[in-house]
Amino acid sequence: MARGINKVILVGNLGNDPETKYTQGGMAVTKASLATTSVRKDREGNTQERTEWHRVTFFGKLGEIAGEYLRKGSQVYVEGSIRYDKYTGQDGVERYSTDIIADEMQMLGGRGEGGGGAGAGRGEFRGGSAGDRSERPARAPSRQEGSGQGHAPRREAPPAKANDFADDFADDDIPF
Amino acid sequence: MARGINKVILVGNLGNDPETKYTQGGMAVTKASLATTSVRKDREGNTQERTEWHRVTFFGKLGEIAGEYLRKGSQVYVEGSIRYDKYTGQDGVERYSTDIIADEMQMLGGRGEGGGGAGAGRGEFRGGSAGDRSERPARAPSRQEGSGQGHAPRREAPPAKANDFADDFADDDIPF
Amino acid sequence: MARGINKVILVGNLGNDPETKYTQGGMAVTKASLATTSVRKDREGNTQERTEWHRVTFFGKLGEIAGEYLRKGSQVYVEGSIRYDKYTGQDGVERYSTDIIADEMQMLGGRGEGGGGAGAGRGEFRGGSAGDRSERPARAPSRQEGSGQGHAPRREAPPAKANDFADDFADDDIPF
Amino acid sequence: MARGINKVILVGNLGNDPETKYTQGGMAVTKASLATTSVRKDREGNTQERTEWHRVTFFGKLGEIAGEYLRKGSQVYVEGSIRYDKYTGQDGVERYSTDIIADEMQMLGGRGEGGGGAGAGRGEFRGGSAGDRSERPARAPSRQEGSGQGHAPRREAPPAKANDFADDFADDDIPF
DNA sequence: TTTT
DNA sequence: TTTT
Repeated sequence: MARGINKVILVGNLGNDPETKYTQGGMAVTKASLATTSVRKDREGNTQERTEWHRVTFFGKLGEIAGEYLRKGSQVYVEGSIRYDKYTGQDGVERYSTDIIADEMQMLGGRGEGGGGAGAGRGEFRGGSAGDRSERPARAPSRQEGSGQGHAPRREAPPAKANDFADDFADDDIPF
Repeated sequence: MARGINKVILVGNLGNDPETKYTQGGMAVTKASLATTSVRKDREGNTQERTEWHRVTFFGKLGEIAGEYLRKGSQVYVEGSIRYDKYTGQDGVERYSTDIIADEMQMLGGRGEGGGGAGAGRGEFRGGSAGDRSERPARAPSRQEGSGQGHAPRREAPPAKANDFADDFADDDIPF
Repeated sequence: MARGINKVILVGNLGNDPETKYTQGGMAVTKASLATTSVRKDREGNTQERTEWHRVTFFGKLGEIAGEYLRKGSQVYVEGSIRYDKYTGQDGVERYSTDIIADEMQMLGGRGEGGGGAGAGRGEFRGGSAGDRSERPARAPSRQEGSGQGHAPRREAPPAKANDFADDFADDDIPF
Repeated sequence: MARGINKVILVGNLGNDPETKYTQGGMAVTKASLATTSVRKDREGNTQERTEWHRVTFFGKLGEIAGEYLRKGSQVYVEGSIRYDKYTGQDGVERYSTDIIADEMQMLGGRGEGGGGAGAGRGEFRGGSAGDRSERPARAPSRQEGSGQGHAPRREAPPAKANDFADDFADDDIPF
């Protein structure tokens, strides 16, 4: 039924530590900025460099993995789709945003401290198993789990009430 | 945990009607040949054409859709991965085969008779709905359904015993 | 020297006839909107549809081909990269735009009136030959050529003075 | 004029040091094996791993860069197309081979000894400049250059007579 | 604004 | 074996 292909493939480095929030329904939503730099020579022979900063959003299980394993500087492969949104700012001006909705992620490098092995996909043979996914409860870690945090110290505790996030994402926004 | 990306994107035309078989477990496995042609001029200025024939395999729900909607000549977008296999022929000689395992398909064109609208993905927001997928029984059409065939006359009836296919594909071969 | 991959693959239909302008240096710059639609079912089982409108820009030879062969409704494959720009509107408000800079295009469908065969790449074996490209003068058709227009009636004549476009694109903006 | 898209995107590690040869015309042709591994759980919950070994071929300038910078174990992004060939072995048996013809390459990792920055494309904004390419003589380094080898000790000297390679590649095989 |  |  779908009409069209909307596919993005990025390889780059994160410009910041990812930030994870949770929807009311408990779904992780992780965002990070990813830089891709291209180089060319202009007609005078000068090297020209240009960097694009992509806003990448990871939902669900992928959001949890991204929030847990990715850090500022991480080199990462991201596959996903482009999403354009329109919103009205607090100043009443209409603005537009563009996001890359990830549906596969793979950490690159691997030998370094920040690198290393973690990779995750969605509905993909490679990158996370169906077993893993089906065992996952469809909600965020409970407050008890979250407050302990011994096992995942860098993951932000899910909000006691997730609805500070509900303006941005209904659970139906899960893009799959 | 996966290491690596193995991704193929093809747009081309089928050289034959797809053939669908069913595994013992009732999973559809559809195969077709897809041509992609490239053109260049050699140094003498002559146009050189070269066609690659890709063997594409569609599993499961995607195999059913491919078998039902694709025909010889269909223009199609296929996304998947490359799989190399080694086998020993009846003459005792080792041979190699290369297959494209599709995980997304979309029919192109659309205005023609053969074209038209059908698209299907796997674990994808676009291309078939999760609802569709979850409603699907995890087995091939029963013999009764198959023999009637009123609703899908071009779909090969599943074999009375699927095990003529079992040498090729165990159900665990489902690539997802 | 480049760091990163920034790759976009789109298959969709144009929402408008492409518009071609020329830079001061005579390079064609063609723009069009391309729709990709995805479908999913939400938790209530209702079908949800969402369309992204991509602003696609074709430069140089590819811009000439796109301007000549593509039309509103054309189904097309586009490969390129994402480019984010920031500008200040006439109201003094900072705004952002996102463009897909095409570096390969292929018309799909083919049987219809609007479809049909034309394909073009840049630096690609498939889709346009190196010979074609090297023979091409690095400037727009001259006014004489343009005013005749017998051979390409739908191509906008290049402006007598191209510099109405110079604010948008210097010739060094050619992304290759 | 081209009909079809034949695109492959790989991220993986090399299983061997690349081997570079030169055509009669002096074009570098570098080959290496690249592994991509995927993981899934079967129905019994056991982790299943499968590795595909891709034969990747780099031509021309890209072949020189690949031969110079890539090593066994290098993690690399490769973009290219699939090419199927048929040949008759010395035993008189017809065999088939599948190669990935690279048209873009980028080294990943970067911080390690083996990693590190080098990337190269063909006809791409990112990854090597048009200036670089056009300045490059369309031949291999001369024997004098090659014999010195001080700057590139791991590059195989081009053969005194390249025609030991001519059976495999005419210069017209350059895929661009 | 396209398409089905 | 497709397609243009």
